[in-house]
Amino acid sequence: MTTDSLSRKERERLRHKEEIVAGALKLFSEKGFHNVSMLEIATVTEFATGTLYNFFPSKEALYSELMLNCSRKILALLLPILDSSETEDRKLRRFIEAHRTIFTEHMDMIRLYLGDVNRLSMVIAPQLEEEIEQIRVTILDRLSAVIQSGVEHGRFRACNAGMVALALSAMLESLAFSAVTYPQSISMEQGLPEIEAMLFDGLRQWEGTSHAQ
Amino acid sequence: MTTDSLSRKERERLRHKEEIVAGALKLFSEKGFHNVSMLEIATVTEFATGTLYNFFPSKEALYSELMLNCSRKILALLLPILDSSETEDRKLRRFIEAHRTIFTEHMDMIRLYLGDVNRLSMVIAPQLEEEIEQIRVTILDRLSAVIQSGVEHGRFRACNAGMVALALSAMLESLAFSAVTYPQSISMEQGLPEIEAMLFDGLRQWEGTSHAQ
Amino acid sequence: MTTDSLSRKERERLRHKEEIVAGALKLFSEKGFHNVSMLEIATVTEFATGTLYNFFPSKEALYSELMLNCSRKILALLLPILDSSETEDRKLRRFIEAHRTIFTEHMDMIRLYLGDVNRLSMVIAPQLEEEIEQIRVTILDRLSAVIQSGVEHGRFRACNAGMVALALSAMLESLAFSAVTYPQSISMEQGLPEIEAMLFDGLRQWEGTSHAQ
Amino acid sequence: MTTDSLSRKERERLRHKEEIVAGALKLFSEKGFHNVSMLEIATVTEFATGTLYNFFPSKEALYSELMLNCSRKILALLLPILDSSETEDRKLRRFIEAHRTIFTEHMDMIRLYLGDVNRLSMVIAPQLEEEIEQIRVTILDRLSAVIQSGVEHGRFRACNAGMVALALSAMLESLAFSAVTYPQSISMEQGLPEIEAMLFDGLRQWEGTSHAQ
DNA sequence: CATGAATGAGACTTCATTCAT
DNA sequence: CATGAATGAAGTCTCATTCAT
Repeated sequence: MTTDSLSRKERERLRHKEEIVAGALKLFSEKGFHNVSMLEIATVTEFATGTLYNFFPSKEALYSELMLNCSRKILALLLPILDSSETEDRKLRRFIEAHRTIFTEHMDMIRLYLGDVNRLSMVIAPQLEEEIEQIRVTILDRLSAVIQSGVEHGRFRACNAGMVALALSAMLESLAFSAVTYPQSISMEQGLPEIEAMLFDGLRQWEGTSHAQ
Repeated sequence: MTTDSLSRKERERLRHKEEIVAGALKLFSEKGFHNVSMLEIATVTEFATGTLYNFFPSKEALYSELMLNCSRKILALLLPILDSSETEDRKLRRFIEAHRTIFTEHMDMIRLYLGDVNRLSMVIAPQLEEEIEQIRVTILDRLSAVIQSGVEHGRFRACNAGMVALALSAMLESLAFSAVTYPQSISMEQGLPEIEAMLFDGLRQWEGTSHAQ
Repeated sequence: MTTDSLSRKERERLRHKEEIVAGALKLFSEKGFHNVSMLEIATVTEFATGTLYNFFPSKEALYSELMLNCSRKILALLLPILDSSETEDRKLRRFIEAHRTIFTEHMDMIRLYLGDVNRLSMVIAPQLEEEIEQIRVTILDRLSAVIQSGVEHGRFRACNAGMVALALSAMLESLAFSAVTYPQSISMEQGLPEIEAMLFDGLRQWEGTSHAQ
Repeated sequence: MTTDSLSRKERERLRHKEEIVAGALKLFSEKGFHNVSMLEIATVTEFATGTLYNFFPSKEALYSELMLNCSRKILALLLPILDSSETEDRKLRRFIEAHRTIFTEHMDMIRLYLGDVNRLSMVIAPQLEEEIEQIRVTILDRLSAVIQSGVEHGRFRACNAGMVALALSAMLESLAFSAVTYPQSISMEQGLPEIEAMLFDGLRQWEGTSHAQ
């Protein structure tokens, strides 16, 4: 009973924290860090401003936790795919396909991640960069390794795997961002097959010469 | 003489405005819109804050003009290439090559353009979106048209030209951004050929099947 | 049994209150009224903040009670000495000596009393001033009376007893404060005899001239 | 003319700063650091809150400058007296007398100095402590040196000069504070002669025994 | 009585903007 | 046009206090 009571309080507290995180994510992803005030977050989450500070020591801490959450979730989704024991071909197709899921289920997260990750975090919370960057680098490294492996097994043409990974990542991020920003003219449905095609045609090993000019 | 005097005054005024724009560009590109104060801009340009308001009605207007300047310069550089009367193949190679120039000569501009263009302008100055977006769309449309033309002339395989354009644009922007952010590990020199290769291999028309899964 | 139960409860309640008072005294004396939060007091006393409000209606009330406690204890220590039936000389020596005890046993009290007594109480709890001030005045009056009595009995030279009392009090308080603040360079051991000497030399009746310039 | 114009602006700015300092001194001396808000200071000085920050980077900086000003003024008043080439006797009498001037001309300063000097500065601006403490120590040292010199020249009885200096300082400060706090019952006029008497009687060298117990 | 999450008034501070000179 | 002191709205954050459990 005591356990239940404590548990209920703890559960409630956790729920409140999640409500704050959810409200903040929505606002930050829509308007960016500097254009959202703590009062605004408090209002949409139906708490008092002071309450926010019972969960997060500062606005920047709240933002940081949000960014970390997003990055971690994406990492948890993509890493297993790249680390699985399938052919490189299959891994890449699933990697690309996974972006469809991320997009459809975590639109705010994407918007936050793609919107502020590059510039803002550096200025606002330099130390935040560490883990965020770590995660980005991890994904790119794995992606690069998979491509390199394909090359070494003679399945892909010779290429700079790191650059191809960066290019693939860029295409996917850009597609996701465009689809969020202009949903009526750009869609993941159209874009993903095209990216897939471009990647695999670009990497395909064929008998002729390499990409001569 | 009055004409001369006015002319000199006008020239001086123009010079002052350009100094302000230059200082603001540097600061905004380094720190982002919200992390630069008008006092800061005034200090580096050696004017008083009030003087800035003789040239720009607001901080946002100054920022908007900056963004427009950048976008226009890029447009002026890229559009002639895409509109020239060369083969599609040659146009694309020159289009890609042009990014090298943009990067090496206008680093601040790139940083500003790629950093804030997506999110911030919407919030800060919604009406700014209009022309900026117009320019982006124009470039993408032209790029798309060139690709589509190549397809219709049988030089490229069938593809969704708009998506390929978006993908190419994304790769180039991402490469530029990475090269600015991590200059010691990512360089345009390495990246551009790889992008070129990927694009042309992806578009190459060959006798065999299309990119079947 | 009910009586016993209530009594136990009451004793417990009293004990809790004393714990709170003790913790608050320590914190207030170290950091001053405004630099101690109720949460801090709650933490060191291992209660919840709400619990503090079951014993004291406000932070100021807690502070006031503390001040009164200190003042009353000091009064209870000093008054019997001044009211005893000894010679004025002996009374004053014991009065001075008593400050050694106060110092060694109630350092926190001293720090609180000397630190905030003058300014803060006026602002925080004007009505607190009443009894605190009453206590100060009581001590000074009795001290003054003792000196005046000594003068009237021809044991001390003619003087303004009130001023001498004030001076003695000032010297003792200042010594105590200095001994608390710079314990390595100022000690009660050194200071008390010096004060005693100065007082009695100053008051000594001798045949020669008075303190003419 | 340009000189005049600049000079006028500078003079005006200086005047404004002095107005702020004066208003802040009055408020701080009456209510203490924590019980005065920047808005309050802005209101009494008839400026906007932001204006205060054009003169002082923070509330604490404003307070610190105030404290330093007071301390320095008092130092500038007292030090020349103690450093003059008169007899120790004469120096001490003038030192005591100087407090009458300090009192009559700088009542707020006294209240600020005596009220907050002990506790607050430590908490608020530890580095402020340095110069303030330096000043206190300087005065006490010089005072102590004068007394010691008197002892060595056989003009005063043997005594612990440091303790006597502390005692004299305590009496003077306490008198000043009391005269400020209870002006109707305590006055410098009454008190200063009494302190002088006590000091010189306490220090007087006479043929008889020393202060035997 | 004990708890501690929630509250919200109020404090400090910033900075885009104005305007008298 | 240039200046920069003054402005004050708005933002972040603190903390004494309340109240449902």
